[in-house]
Amino acid sequence: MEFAAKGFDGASTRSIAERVDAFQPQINYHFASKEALWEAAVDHLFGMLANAFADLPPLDTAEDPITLGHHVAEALRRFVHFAAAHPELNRIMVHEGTADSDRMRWMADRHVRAWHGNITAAWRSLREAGVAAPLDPDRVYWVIVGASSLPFVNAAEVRALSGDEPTDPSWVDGHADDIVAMLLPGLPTPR
Amino acid sequence: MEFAAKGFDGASTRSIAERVDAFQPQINYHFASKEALWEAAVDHLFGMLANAFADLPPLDTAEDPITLGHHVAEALRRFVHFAAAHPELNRIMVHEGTADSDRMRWMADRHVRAWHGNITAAWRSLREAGVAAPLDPDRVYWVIVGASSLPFVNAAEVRALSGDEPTDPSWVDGHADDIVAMLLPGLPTPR
DNA sequence: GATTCATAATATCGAACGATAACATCTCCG
DNA sequence: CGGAGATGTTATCGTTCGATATTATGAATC
Repeated sequence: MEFAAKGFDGASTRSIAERVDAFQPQINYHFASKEALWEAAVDHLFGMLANAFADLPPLDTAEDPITLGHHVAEALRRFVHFAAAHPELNRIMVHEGTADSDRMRWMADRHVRAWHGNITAAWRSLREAGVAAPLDPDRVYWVIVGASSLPFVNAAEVRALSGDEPTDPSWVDGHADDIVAMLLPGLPTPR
Repeated sequence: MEFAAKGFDGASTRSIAERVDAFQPQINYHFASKEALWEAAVDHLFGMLANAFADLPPLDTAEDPITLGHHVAEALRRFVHFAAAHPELNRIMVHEGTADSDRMRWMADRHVRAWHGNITAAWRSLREAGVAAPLDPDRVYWVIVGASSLPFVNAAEVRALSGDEPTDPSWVDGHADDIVAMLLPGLPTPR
């Protein structure tokens, strides 16, 4: 996706239109503006993210910690796989999160805040139970997102530096296993 | 920095010149092109990164694992502090790492490859000694960089979501401690 | 078949971009 | 003092941008 690859300013409505075999003015016809197109794209990506989690049990902090830990582990695996399959979302997030802007606040309020809150609350429970690595709940969201998504956000650099293909299913699975093992060392009976 | 905030395409030589109270053509006078200016900026940032590590012992894999572990721990803390003080470097890296381009390969070959190789090699030793978390050496670079730098790269979003100020010294120290504890759980006598 | 309306395609606008040419100013050395 | 070379400043070029006005097309309704 153009917004993910070049950022909002770097992406041109002409090249976006070209991708779908259309002419540039069609974008201002079907959407009000470039901003509105961007918002629709972000909504769509977060909708796909929600779909990827739709069949998982919610991260209920009233649950016993071991069960919650297994739910979080499965959610982490899902997130890693989603980041590998759709790196555009994390690219847009990291692009927009760098500066205070209307777009950043729109995205944070509309989409990110709920995920951030759920993860933070779940982590608080896991920490108290000693299942989770000793990370501050107010920081763990950033550790999870950063560690899980960077090799896919920067897949081109992974290929250039090591020759690995980070989208290979085995690479993705290995990364998901690594993330779970690192973040939930106290979780018994690996899955 | 303009390149870090908006990416290469989004940054304009006019606003860069304005920052230093100059006129836009001065950039093409003192540098050959916008590309050359970008390269000089990246060289400068990586130079500062190297300076931040100048007084540390090298990550010698022939060292005994516990000593090497303490050296890696100190290097991790330095990296977290550098990412907090100079988020521009990691912003540029994550911007440029998304797509295969001449700029990405220039940066990977000239600067990133050495760091990547050193970390990977050191991690291999630490893994064998059981000091490090069970992360694949070929992946740990991305986990370290992603987890360490994201809250500073996206500092604006951290503020918007939690109200925390990630550049507060106590926040940075806490994050560094979290990263070390998470990655090197087997390291005895926490400093 | 004529009318109507949603969408596609073209033309074009003003603004901003990187780059360069042209001109002004300053500094330094004789 | 005066000329030379480096640097500052202005003017402007061709291109690309997002947006909009205008015209063309096609499908549905009567």
